[in-house]
Amino acid sequence: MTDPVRVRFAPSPTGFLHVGGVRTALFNWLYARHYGGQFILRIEDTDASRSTEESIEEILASMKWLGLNWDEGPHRQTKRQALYREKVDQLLSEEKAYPCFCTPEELDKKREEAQAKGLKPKYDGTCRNRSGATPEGAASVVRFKAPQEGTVTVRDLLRGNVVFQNEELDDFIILRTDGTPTYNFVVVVDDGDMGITHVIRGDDHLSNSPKQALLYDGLDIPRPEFAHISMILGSDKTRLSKRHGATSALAYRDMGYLPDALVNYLARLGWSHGDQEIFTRKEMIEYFSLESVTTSAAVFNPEKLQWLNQQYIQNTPPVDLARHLAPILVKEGILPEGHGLSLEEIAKPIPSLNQRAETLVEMAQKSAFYFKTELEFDEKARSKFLTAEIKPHLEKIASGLSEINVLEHDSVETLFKQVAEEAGLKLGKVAQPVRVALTGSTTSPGIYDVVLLLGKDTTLKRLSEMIGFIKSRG
RNA sequence: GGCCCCAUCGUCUAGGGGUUAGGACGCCGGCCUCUCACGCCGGUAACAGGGGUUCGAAUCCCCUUGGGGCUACCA
Repeated sequence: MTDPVRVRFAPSPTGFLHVGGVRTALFNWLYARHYGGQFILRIEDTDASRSTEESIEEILASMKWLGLNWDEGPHRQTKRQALYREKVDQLLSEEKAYPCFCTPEELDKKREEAQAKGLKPKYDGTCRNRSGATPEGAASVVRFKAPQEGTVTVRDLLRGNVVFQNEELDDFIILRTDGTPTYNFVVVVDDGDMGITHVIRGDDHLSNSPKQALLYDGLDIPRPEFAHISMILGSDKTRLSKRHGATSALAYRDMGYLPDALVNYLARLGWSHGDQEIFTRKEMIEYFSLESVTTSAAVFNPEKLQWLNQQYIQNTPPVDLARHLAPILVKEGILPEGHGLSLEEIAKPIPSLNQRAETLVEMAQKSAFYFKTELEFDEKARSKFLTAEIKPHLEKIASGLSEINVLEHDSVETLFKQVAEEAGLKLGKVAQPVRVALTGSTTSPGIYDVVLLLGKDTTLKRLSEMIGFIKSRG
């Protein structure tokens, strides 16, 4: 019987949650859900100068928006200081760590000198070998006493055994002058204390693993399994950053992406299941395994994300989509704040728009003709299509529509075809002016759908306004 | 610089000794059509280079090259 899986996502709150972090969170989440284990959220806020409450809020909001629900936490490292102190003391008393009185200035100097001589810029061990009385009142840090020879082997589920020479490592700091512990130390203490069984994290941590492995051994904590997933790169194959466009999870929400689309996209970066591109969460959870995760870095491709988003927009039930669309309609100024419309009402135009939008922002903009009472006209389109020649046909459409009791797709279509035929015009010659009159634009859903969506009253009102406009223009 | 990781179309990937090297995004054609789209059909395009191992390497090994990461009193 194996232990139940316990994995964690441990972001540092020094900024927004970026898509690389989301992918790490996602892989952990999928792993936990696949094995029926626990997914723990831990905030790594040991760097007091860079951590902010706003970042924590944004991380939590991002996780919620993405639907990456956690079973435990969020734990805050700042609230666990006593435990870290206890573990530092343990190492100190076992002489596996020692106080160091070297100042940052001295260390910088030594580092520079070593580099100038072409030597490794590692701690020279001055205080490791120090004997005699401790300097009175001098500030000190605590360093871990790392082995100076031999090797550490880190077992990685994705990469096999990775061997590091101990001489590459140095006596790294585990407790700062101000008494706060450093990253490499707290991860180990926390992962041990929280019973983490699998550490799934970014590739950038692989080089930290030997230090942490040594710490596990020093603290007599069994090592967890490690799996270092590759990183996400920008189009120029450098580390993904703002230069490459949006990297914050919530920015994608604001640009009109669906959380399911982002999750699906990120899952397929480094993971695959045959030729399948689109997965429900259930399928992802069922199929996910580390065996099907790739180890090479992946380039973030916005076009494919957009395509996936489009797929999700097409296939999400209108009312569900409306929930995500509503705030965007307000943000785009298409609906006023406090509009009071129900999701069902907002969902109305979605069936005619979900084949023509790649993002919800785009969908919102294209739905303006439906939601706004005052149409905004594309001036060029209006002068091109709404001419004196077309006026009689518009009038015929208007009177034809007013005679139909209940508007239906077929009856509207019949009317339009009839008017066009009698005028000896192609359907488009009639439909396009009507489109501009009803939507203000040359592009819109099918013209019959537009008529049905607007309803008889609004349609007739807009047609007569347009007829008036043509008259007034002479 | 040192150490570590990685390497199939432009991008994400399938493929793990014998394949016409498959799919997806993008791009380019065509069809459909009341606009814009959707959809459908077709096309373009890859095993980084060099050595081995083997009857046979995209696949296994080594080197080179390229990319990434780490090398902090950041995480």
